Amino acid sequence: MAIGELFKALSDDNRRKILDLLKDGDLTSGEIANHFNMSKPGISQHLNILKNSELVFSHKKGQYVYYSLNTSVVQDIMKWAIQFKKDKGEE
Amino acid sequence: MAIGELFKALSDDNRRKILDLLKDGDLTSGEIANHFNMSKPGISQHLNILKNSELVFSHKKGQYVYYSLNTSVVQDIMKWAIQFKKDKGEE
DNA sequence: AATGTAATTAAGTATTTACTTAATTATTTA
DNA sequence: TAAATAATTAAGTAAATACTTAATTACATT
Repeated sequence: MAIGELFKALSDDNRRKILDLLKDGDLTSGEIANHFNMSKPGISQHLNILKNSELVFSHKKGQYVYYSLNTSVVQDIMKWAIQFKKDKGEE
Repeated sequence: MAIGELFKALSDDNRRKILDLLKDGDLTSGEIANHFNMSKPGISQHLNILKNSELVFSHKKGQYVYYSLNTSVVQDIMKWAIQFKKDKGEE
């Protein structure tokens, strides 16, 4: 997974809000859209970016598509951040 | 500090490379530029974005401007990431 | 099968981003 | 004080981004 893509996905306020919503449990595309003052296609596009960066999973159930958080990818960010606290080289 | 700005600053490959270089110690604007196949003004602009997001500090010494890493801001990212591992609400 | 609902894809657009070269500012040194 | 060096600011541009509305696809219901 490209850390750059991950940061890019996380740089958008609306996408981070989507992730926050999903912390409380899975939601359908439409339920997510209801929390925003934005068109449904707009939300779909954000969801696609989150899916591509593996920050969320999706599974279809009937005509609905449920989205869920993938917390394991958040670990990658942690790993990236941690190197700045550790790797002080040979001082 | 706006976490969105922070992620935006980190979403660029060249900016992350600058931070990696600074892990080994402070560098001048010109020394940083030497590691890139990019114009000096281009690097200056990246440094300005990193400074605005407080990921780096700068101090002038004579005609040189030294840049240094601000690891404390990386903490903010950790804090953001951690909530996804903890806050599982009332399950 | 026809109609309605959920979601996405397609196409177009205004804004933002990451560069470039040219010009300017600040500092050192001959 | 004039010339050289370090760095930034200014101005312009191609590409990327975040939206929009219209069209399409998939499934459910009558």
